[in-house]
Amino acid sequence: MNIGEAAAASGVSAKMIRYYEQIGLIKPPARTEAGYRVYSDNDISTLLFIRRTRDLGFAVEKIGDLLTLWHDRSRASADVKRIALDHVDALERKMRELQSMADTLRHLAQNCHGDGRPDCPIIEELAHAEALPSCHAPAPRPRADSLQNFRKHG
Amino acid sequence: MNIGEAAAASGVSAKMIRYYEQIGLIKPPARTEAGYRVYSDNDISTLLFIRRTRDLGFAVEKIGDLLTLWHDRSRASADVKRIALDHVDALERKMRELQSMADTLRHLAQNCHGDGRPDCPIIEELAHAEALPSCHAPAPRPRADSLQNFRKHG
DNA sequence: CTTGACCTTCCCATCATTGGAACCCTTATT
DNA sequence: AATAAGGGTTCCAATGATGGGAAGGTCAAG
Repeated sequence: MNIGEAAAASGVSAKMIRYYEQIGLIKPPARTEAGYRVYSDNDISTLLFIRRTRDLGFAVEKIGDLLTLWHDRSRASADVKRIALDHVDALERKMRELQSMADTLRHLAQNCHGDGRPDCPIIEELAHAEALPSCHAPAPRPRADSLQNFRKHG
Repeated sequence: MNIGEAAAASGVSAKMIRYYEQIGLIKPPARTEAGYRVYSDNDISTLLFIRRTRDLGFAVEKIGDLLTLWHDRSRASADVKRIALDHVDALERKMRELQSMADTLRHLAQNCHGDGRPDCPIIEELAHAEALPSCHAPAPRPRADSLQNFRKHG
């Protein structure tokens, strides 16, 4: 199986397969005499595992941890569970953050006529608000997004 | 007002102020003879506007659109409202996506003992699932994250 | 007149992913 | 056998928003 077939079989693009190899997430596969990468069924399983965890929003580093645990027959299921639930926490934090933004925006938009006239409370608030309704956070400047790695490209 | 004071007054870091200038989001300010940037109260208002929209998760490009509308006295409030509600839609789509990930993960974690033994249905599912529960999406390969620009760093 | 805190520009790193150029290999058709 | 199409290979660059840091200039207080 060459890289194109592996990509089709796993749903991970050839580009990303090479990238995962480069950063050490997967082992360099065998090569043909011409230098083509050759993937086994086992490799495809790994790629499928990676795609699934990635679809769940795990950062590549965490995927590496999960791969290690997968191959560690003496793992403690508690370790896996902790990674999973930590990620659930992160997802929920992110959701709350987005929820807060959406609530504020909906609130602002509520009083906007949305017609041809220039009067617009949304712009007014953005321009003059001492603090936007959403800004009830305690820390002085807890930048909107404190989370990374929820995967950007698709 | 030099860049440090402007940063303190607006909550936008000096680094970002220079960056916003570089990408054309804000106009190059006046300079002292020594080359220091000098900001007016008006400039600070703009930076505050930017910070607020940024805190609401708008991409820099949209912030540019909003700045233009802000300064356009003949704007239609409908234009502002559309940008706002489009963004609410995007936020909600993103939230649903994260919700789906979290639901799947919680479901997987539910049946995991989370003790010292290696048996782990989370790993099992990730390794062997034909399709994970969350993968009930219609399109053949709608990569997890179809949204960008929800601001990564803080 | 020195010290320290600021400013300037420039480059680099992040994270996951895509795009493209330049070049080599394989396969199928003429 | 020659050729064209469609892969593979490597390397480099860009994305978006941000932080980090180096090298060097400037300003204000001591």
